[in-house]
Amino acid sequence: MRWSNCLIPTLKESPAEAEIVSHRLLLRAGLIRKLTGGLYIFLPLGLRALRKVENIVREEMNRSGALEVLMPALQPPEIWEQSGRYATAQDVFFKVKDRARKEWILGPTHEEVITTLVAGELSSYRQLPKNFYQIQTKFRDEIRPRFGLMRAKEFIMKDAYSFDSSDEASQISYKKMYDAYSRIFARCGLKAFAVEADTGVMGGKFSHEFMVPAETGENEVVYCEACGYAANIEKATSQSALHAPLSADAAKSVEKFLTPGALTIDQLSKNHQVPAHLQIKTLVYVVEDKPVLILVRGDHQLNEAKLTGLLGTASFRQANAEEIFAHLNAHPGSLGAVGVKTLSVYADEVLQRSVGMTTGANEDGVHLRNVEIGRDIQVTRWGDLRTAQAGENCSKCGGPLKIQRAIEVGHVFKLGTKYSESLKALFLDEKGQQQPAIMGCYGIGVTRTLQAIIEQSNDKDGIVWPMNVAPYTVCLTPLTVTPGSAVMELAEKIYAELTEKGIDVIMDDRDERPGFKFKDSELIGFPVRLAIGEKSLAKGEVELKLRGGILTPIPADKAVEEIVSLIQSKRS
RNA sequence: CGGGACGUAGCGUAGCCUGGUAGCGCGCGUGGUUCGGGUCCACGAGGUCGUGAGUUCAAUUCUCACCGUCCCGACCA
Repeated sequence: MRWSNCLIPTLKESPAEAEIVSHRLLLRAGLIRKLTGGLYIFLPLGLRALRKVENIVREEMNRSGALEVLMPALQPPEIWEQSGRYATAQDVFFKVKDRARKEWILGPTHEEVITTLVAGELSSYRQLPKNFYQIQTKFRDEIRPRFGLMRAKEFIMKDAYSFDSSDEASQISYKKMYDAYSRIFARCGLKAFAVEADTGVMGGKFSHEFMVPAETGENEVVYCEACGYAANIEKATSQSALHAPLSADAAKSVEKFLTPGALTIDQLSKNHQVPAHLQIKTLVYVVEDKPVLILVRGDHQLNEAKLTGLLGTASFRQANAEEIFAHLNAHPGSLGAVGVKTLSVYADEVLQRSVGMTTGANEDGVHLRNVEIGRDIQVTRWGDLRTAQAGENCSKCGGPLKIQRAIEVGHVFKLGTKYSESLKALFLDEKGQQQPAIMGCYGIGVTRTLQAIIEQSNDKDGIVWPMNVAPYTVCLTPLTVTPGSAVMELAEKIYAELTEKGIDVIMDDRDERPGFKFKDSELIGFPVRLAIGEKSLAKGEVELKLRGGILTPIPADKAVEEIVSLIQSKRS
């Protein structure tokens, strides 16, 4: 490619809309442009990088034995009704109507479609295992699109679906995807790692997310350096908190005390000398229209993902002040579960056997001390409901837990038979018995991965592309572009030879000053730059510079050879 | 949807408080100059000041509504 023939609109200044570095660089390097919120146009360079990521994904999926298919983005609502997700996934749908006013769904994901296919085409255990994948555009009515390609209304995803005849076979399929994902992210030059994850609305059995560490990531990962445990904070467990807080005040009876103006855990501990870990935090939630109380220790946070698991439903919300007053006769700040008989009480397991605790009295400005769980509070159900915190102990090995923010680029799920049962993906086993296929599903956000690469690989001058995903591997930079000049003649020769050898090369043939061209090539981040100028060429040399490396003069007649071997040594 | 910030030329911005219809930098065009790290000079093109209504002799400026963008939360690849 000749630069002058391409469209590479680099920007000196960052558009005001871009907050995080990868979003700014995508715009500044001329890789994408925004059409409107959450919708982006890929420009020639951005598309090339995207295709390289896609090809790595494709190669590794094929290598793992998965079969590429392409499913329609437009889907009939009926199959969603059949899987039972029409109602639960309602909020993410973009819907369209045809001329007959019939409704269609722009696919946010494809479990329903692939399972329908398999229901019709596979009927024997002899045809299993099978794993189908596609690389395709997904549509999701995101609540808040943000950070450019990170969270968009429309994005490219690689989604794969495995079908197995037994649980053991399904584990093997899962492992194959897990391994393929590790290879994919490594080849993309990403430092990604797998963490245990919550299954959320997918309703699967268990899952792992692939995370790229980044301060701008939307997720938090809890990990233990000692044993390697790592989990999404929605799922992560911790151990230290399991020790019941002991108190010398055991067996004392409950007594009221006045706490005017103390509405928070913090105020109560400062003004009344009650440490947070000796307080019980009482939260009121409305679960499927019924109010319930949820108790966690004062120094802990409720984890709503875990609450979903304990309740078996995601249909809940925090109660508002009026609802709370209607049921407890008090306002937030003085709430408690002592003596509450009419509402279900869900409590975090840490509170088991707690004595000498302080909690609200359901009377504004009044709290209770010497509260003993079990004696004074009737708990309906116990469970792990708290969010793990940095510094607590690993529940596997006891080592100290740390927390790191990260970008989720992939997710692998063991689904079980949820979809194969509802959509009738059944097969006959060896004994002639009809069984639902055991499914797994596996996603990679391809466009998000592209941005994650940039988020992880950049410096003050711009992007630092890993070799495998750079839009062009080599930027050939003649410092004079006069046709017929020695410099340009050599540039043309090298350009032709590199192209001949299958190397992606762009020649900056613009009639610009050297500094201008260097800045642009560094902003875009081509891995290899070969500069050809009159001064060094007079000595028979050209200048090789790796992005972020140092400038090395090499003999002009060895340039092609040098670049080819350099690239081969870095390819994976 | 709740909370916050904002909307002036392709991009970055000033002016708005204290109404009198716009200025700068980048980019763009032309000419010259320069030529190994975003040259310099001159001239020039480009704006319904997000949209609509209200107040006023007069609104980019004040008021209201709507639309859109960005950030924080619930959702997720």
